[in-house]
Amino acid sequence: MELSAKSQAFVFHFGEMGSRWGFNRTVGQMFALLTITPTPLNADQLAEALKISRGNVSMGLKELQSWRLVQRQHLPGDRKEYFSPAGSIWELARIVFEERRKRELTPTLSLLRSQLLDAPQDSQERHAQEKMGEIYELLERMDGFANQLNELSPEQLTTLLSLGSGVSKLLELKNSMLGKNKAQDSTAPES
Amino acid sequence: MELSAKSQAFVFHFGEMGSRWGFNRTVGQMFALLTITPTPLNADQLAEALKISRGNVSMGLKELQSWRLVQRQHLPGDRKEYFSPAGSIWELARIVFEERRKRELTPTLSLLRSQLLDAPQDSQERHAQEKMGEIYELLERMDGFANQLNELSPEQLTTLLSLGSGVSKLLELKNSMLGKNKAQDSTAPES
DNA sequence: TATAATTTTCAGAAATTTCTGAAAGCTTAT
DNA sequence: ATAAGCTTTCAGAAATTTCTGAAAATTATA
Repeated sequence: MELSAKSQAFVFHFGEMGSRWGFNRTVGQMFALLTITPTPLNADQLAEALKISRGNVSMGLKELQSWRLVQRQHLPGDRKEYFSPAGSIWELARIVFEERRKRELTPTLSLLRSQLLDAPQDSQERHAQEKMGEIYELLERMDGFANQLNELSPEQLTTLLSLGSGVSKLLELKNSMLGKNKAQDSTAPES
Repeated sequence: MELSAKSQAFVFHFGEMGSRWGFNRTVGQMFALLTITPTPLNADQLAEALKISRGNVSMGLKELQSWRLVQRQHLPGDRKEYFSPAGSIWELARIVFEERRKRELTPTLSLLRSQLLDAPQDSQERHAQEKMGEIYELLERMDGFANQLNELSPEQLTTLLSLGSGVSKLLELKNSMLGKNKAQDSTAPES
């Protein structure tokens, strides 16, 4: 299979960006190629188009499946396995977002939780633990917010992402609705 | 300088997570150490505490400065340069968030923009470009939303992050306020 | 201005990650 | 059961990233 110049540029770019998004070059390329190709592809086609080894494709597909980004399917009269993206662009983005939340936030939250359990022994430790507490609080909120975003319907998500400068207006709206008197916001920052 | 067991666990963990957050192990460790240490540290202290070479510390500090995460300062009667975090945890998080937006979104947006400029030559290319268009639309919205978040005041940000399940309620509120008839929402999606 | 203190640089070493290809393992068809 | 077609595995090779340490550059002091 031949890649047009444009497709190639896109695929290569995704390969380069891949590492920033959490997977390696060839996995990024594979995902990009599957995304812009109208039909499902099998492992041999991927290997040929990307000029990488069959074994590498196998590992890459495994990785993409562990991210739940691709789906396997069989084509009638063909014993090979074919692969295509596991959903719309929006669904895929949501999956990547969620997967990254898990990988980037959860482990640190769990470490910090355990660190904060037992009491500091000296003033050095007290200060360190104070900072860890601040980080924990922040990360936990980010985590909760990310979870919220993931639970929004596609429409709601679209609305939110399209708010533009409306985000701060929306917050004002909220304040005016609920009234400033409700001051006991237990989650407010202390800084 | 000796690290307590707890501090060491934290510093090492940040080293491991570092790569997921965009910097390498020792840079992550340096940042963690500077964050939980009450006083500024110089390069030699960092090298000794983390048991890494002086040259590595120099490069790491350069990296942290390029992220604008640390600030240099001089202590009276000492020619060495001392370093400490460039702000509160919240400010630092905002900087990391913004820096990652730049590194993870901007390059792809710019590639896609140029790819979408000239017309597809055949049906393969047409399909590929359609997908690229969808990705572009999505990334641009995420980018705009991220920018919005970055412009919120600390209080607004706290409010938003603390909304919890209120996010979707807030969106309903917005809809009910504006009414579904007010269709000329300039920031609405075009899909 | 010379010298001592400190930081930066960067070539090569070490560590880590990614990739290949041949062999082993499945699955389906005969 | 055997073979053919396809997929996975994994040891070692290749590529990439990170780290070291000595030398060069910079900055401050005498």
